[in-house]
Amino acid sequence: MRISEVTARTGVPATTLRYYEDLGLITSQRGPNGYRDYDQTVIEQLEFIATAKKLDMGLEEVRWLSQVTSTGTCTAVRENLRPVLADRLAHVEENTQRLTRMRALITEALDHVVSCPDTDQPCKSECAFQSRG
Amino acid sequence: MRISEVTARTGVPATTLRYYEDLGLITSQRGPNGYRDYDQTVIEQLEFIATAKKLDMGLEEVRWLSQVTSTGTCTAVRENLRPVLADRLAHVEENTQRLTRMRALITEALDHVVSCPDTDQPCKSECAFQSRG
DNA sequence: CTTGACCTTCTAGTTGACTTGAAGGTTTAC
DNA sequence: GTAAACCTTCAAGTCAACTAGAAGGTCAAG
Repeated sequence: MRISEVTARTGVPATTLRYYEDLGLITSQRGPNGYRDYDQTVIEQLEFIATAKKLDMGLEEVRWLSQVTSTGTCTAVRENLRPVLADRLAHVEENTQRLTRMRALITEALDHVVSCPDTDQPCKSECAFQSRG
Repeated sequence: MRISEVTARTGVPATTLRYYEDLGLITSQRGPNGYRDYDQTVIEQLEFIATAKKLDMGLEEVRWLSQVTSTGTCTAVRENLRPVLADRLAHVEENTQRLTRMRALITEALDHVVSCPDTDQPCKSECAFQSRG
């Protein structure tokens, strides 16, 4: 798979893919012409990176994580990975709660916004976004 | 409430609070000495900002959102807000799914990491993180 | 056999979100 | 009454994560 196809499938710009490779987050083979050749797993890797970013991991932390899991001994992996995993799990829980609240807030606001009768008046009713933003 | 108390309650540094105020994301009264005086709602506003950032909104977008909802006519609010809300709702759904998958991945990896028997060998079993990162 | 769409490396610039530092006024504790 | 611990503004610096530009190689179509 050439770089443009990865871009087409994932939406991640080619420049960003090269940047990620420089950082050691993803890898690629090279064709005889020097063009990058990606296999399918890159799609999953990019998905993983995207999720990791949602959990406030930096790219360096993502790199470290894959480094440790792919090269370390089992004990080392266990020692290094456990605290990170526990921490990220807590983060997942927190974010899920946050998103649940946000979801309620948004649907509430959508309901209001759709049904609000006034036209030329300032929107005075307590819109969910208004009271928070 | 003085700025240090907001910091103590939310963990948001005082410098960041001033920065947010410069951008028009939060507001404050001033005491006779010129010190900022925050009311309780700032806590919720900061919570909102934190959540908005999880949804990949920039601070400028957050500002625009509160601007529109607090000053526009009802029609304007409706027209401006509806597409944003719909978009963010989709984002919430996507992120929730993403986090759910991540949660499964992490607990799976935790299980493996805790029970892996080898010590000095490279961890060869298919660790959830390994296959993705 | 050239035109246009790809691809390469390299360096440098941009953006958003802070963060730090200087210079100074105010309040609290001893 | 003075030192420590607050607070103020303003300008400048930092950092991660891209992003753009230059200079050039590769390849399929007409």
